[in-house]
Amino acid sequence: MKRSSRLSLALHALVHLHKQPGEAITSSTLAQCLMTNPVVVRRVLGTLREAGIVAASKGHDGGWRLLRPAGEISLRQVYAAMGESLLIRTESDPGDIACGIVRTVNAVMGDFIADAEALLAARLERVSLDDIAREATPNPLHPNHHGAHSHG
Amino acid sequence: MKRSSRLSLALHALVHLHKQPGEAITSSTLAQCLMTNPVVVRRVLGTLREAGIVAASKGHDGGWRLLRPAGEISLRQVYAAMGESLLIRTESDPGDIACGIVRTVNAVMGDFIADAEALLAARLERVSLDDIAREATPNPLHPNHHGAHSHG
DNA sequence: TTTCATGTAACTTTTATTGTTACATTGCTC
DNA sequence: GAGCAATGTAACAATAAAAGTTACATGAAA
Repeated sequence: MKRSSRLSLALHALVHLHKQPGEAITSSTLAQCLMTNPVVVRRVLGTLREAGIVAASKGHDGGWRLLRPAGEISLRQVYAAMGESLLIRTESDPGDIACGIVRTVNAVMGDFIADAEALLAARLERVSLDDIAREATPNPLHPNHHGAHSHG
Repeated sequence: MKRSSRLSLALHALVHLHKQPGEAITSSTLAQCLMTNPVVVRRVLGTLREAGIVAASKGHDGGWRLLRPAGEISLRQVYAAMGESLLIRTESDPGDIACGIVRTVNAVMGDFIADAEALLAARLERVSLDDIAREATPNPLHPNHHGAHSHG
């Protein structure tokens, strides 16, 4: 797989778990769906486990499952759990700071980013895993149904 | 320099140009200020030149200069010129798309990102290069003056 | 006790970005 | 026009971050 992000991998895995409510799914099975390998799945879901979103069981019939109903899992929670910023890092190395302008640019952009971060988090809070799952199934036809949702 | 972004490099360079209104500044001189090397400066400012924000002149006393007053250069323009997204890329490789959920996740996140992108751009429009420059000079003392600005 | 799963560490591969070297081009000055 | 001083750009090397891989310890169930 080329250059995905842990966040989308996580969402993808979670939707799968949601669609298989009864039984646990193994890392290997998920890895096939996500077109990656089991260790990467464990890495990603491992952080979600620490956040109390999923649980893993070992041994026979072990695997991953959701700890809460999908409607109660917001994208913000997932995003926060991943510890990944939605925004790029714009700060340059302060280094020896010869001219001071670097610091100002860093500070201004840093403020802006922090501000934006909060704004985006608030929007992600309004989308639940279930929202994505519902969008994922309806009818495999009509792939042009995307766009125009309610995150505005 | 470790892992900065072209955007902050660009802003830093622009502030320098703004503070030297009369004369052109060479890539080498800027490179020293930005703690990088001349070619990188040319690469970054080159894209700003294509956007009509700066101009370069060759030969004796050549170098870079602003084409417009700093008050009329918004961060959005700079940001748009760099063609760099403020947001991380969350899409995973559609690949062969075995399960269709990938596409949905990509679509939902894509929508969200596009939406957020527009929102951030609107905010960047309200900050001008001059705003940063004014912030950069006042008094070198009080470095703890950052934070709490007006991009909200 | 065997089997199947996670948990994790260590390492390799891949990809993006930045840094560097080299050289052509253009404009200014003498 | 000669020569210098700058940009413009291509090609390549170095670096860093992310993902992929291998290997093995641990724990749970049949």
